Amino acid sequence: MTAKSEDDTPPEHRTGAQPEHRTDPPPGIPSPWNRPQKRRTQPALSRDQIVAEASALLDAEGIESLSMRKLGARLNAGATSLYTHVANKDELLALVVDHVFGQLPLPAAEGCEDPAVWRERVLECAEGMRSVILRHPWMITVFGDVGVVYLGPNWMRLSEHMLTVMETAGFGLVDANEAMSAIMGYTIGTACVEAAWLSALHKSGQDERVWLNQLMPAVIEATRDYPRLNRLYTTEVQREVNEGSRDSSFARGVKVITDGIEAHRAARQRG
Amino acid sequence: MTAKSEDDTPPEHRTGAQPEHRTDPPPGIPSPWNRPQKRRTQPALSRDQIVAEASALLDAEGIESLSMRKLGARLNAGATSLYTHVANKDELLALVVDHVFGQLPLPAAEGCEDPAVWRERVLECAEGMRSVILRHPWMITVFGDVGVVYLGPNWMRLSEHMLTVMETAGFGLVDANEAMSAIMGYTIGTACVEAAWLSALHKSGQDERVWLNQLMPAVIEATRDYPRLNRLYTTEVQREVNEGSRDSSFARGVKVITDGIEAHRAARQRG
DNA sequence: CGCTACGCCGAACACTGTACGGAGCCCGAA
DNA sequence: TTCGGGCTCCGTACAGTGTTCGGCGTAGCG
Repeated sequence: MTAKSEDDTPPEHRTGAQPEHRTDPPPGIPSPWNRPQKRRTQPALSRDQIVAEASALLDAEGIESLSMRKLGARLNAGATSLYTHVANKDELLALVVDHVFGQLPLPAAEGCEDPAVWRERVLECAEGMRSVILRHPWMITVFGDVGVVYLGPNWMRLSEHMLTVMETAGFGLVDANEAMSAIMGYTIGTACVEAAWLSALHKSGQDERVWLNQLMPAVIEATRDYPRLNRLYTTEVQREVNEGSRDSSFARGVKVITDGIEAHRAARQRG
Repeated sequence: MTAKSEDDTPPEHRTGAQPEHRTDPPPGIPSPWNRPQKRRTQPALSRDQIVAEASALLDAEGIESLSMRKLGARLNAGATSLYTHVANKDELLALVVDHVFGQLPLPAAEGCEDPAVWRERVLECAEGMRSVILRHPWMITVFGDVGVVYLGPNWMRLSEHMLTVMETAGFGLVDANEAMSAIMGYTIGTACVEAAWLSALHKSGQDERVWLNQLMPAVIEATRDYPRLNRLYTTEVQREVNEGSRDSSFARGVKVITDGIEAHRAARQRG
């Protein structure tokens, strides 16, 4: 998005909107007079714009290809211009992560008194989180580096809604929090492992099946002393890749956890 | 560890072991003759040495302070010397992660036919993993970036042992794998979130309680629109920090998952 | 003795995040 | 109208990064 400008005008100030030219000589040959008078009507850059473009760049080229200079260039701006809208590269990354989480639908609390319903809602929510992380594998790196992402507004909104779901389901706030942490922990951790593979895959620039075949000798060598892993990798992983069965495996995992939570509650109410 | 050498000998070749001096003039005043003849008896650097020192440096200063030059200096070596033992910085990081995981005790399979026993073993294993990650918070960054860590020998040995535990407990290989993935996913994810806080805390260089108090206004501001989160942060988090109740919360999470796994199996055997 | 192989490293390259100071522009006050 | 302050943008510069390359000194072998 936001393609580089075609004309080679020197890096003078650009307008944020359409260049409304002021002086009148006939256009055609470029000259100091026909060049539209660049006038800054409103700030050319905005934080939202920067964050959106950073997200696009991260998706396209991965996290180690994101530099302030490159990002600036994609916005037709200098690298250091970004610092008037964003304090840090770290702050930028935190903003981008929260921005991405803003795309997730929020779970609704209505009907969650029914144990089957809240479990379904939580499952949907977890699946959404996972798919977002897998679509943007660079996120986990930021998770670990920049602890403040958990204070972002979108993250908090999502958390609040999940808590509401659990409270509606009949859990106390503390229990609701623990349940939510369990689900989110499982989701982030699983997605982390998967995203690591996706990043490596992306870096190799090959199709998943081809890449796996290339990697296979190393895997077999690595699992030489470990029969169970060997069996798993030589049969199961192939199946996963071919059938895309990771999704259902993840869903089963979430179900195990939510069932466990429900069972614990039942046991405590009985005891 | 491996303190910088005290003497200011120019960067000539060092020996890996004690400098066995060859020529004989009386020691005392430094001179070209009493300076021990540096002779390379065996390679001065080894991959293990490099990995160990990198781990120490990471623990001391965090991941963004690890540079090849600094690491080389701590080993009394040039930065580029490391590249004869290690292909990449990425490869180095993968090696370090696996090295750290090598310190974990392996779960034993004996007695795991008893459902109570395997759950206990798995819990111990998960707690070990979590505590290792919390002691080395930089690990999660590597998890996300370098997908190949999951092929390291120590990681694989641990996985194999967990699979053995689950098979002994009566699970088929595929089910055992899914169960293990669930546990490990939960562990990594939870530890990831916690480690992010620890990293930020470490970066601030303050005591946890002081830091939290400083952060509190921002937190209250951020949770203004979210009553549940607000209540949670203003009461619960304080309690967690003061009582260190995160450990037990994690253990409860693992128990929920293992119970869920056991229940699922029982249900399937019945059905 | 010479020769090759290996481990080490200084210099160099391309690139990074970001501090600083200045330049252009807007708006409101005098 | 002129002036001044404030906001945005950016060229330059600095200290550092990972990694490549060529060369050097030593060790072991013939």
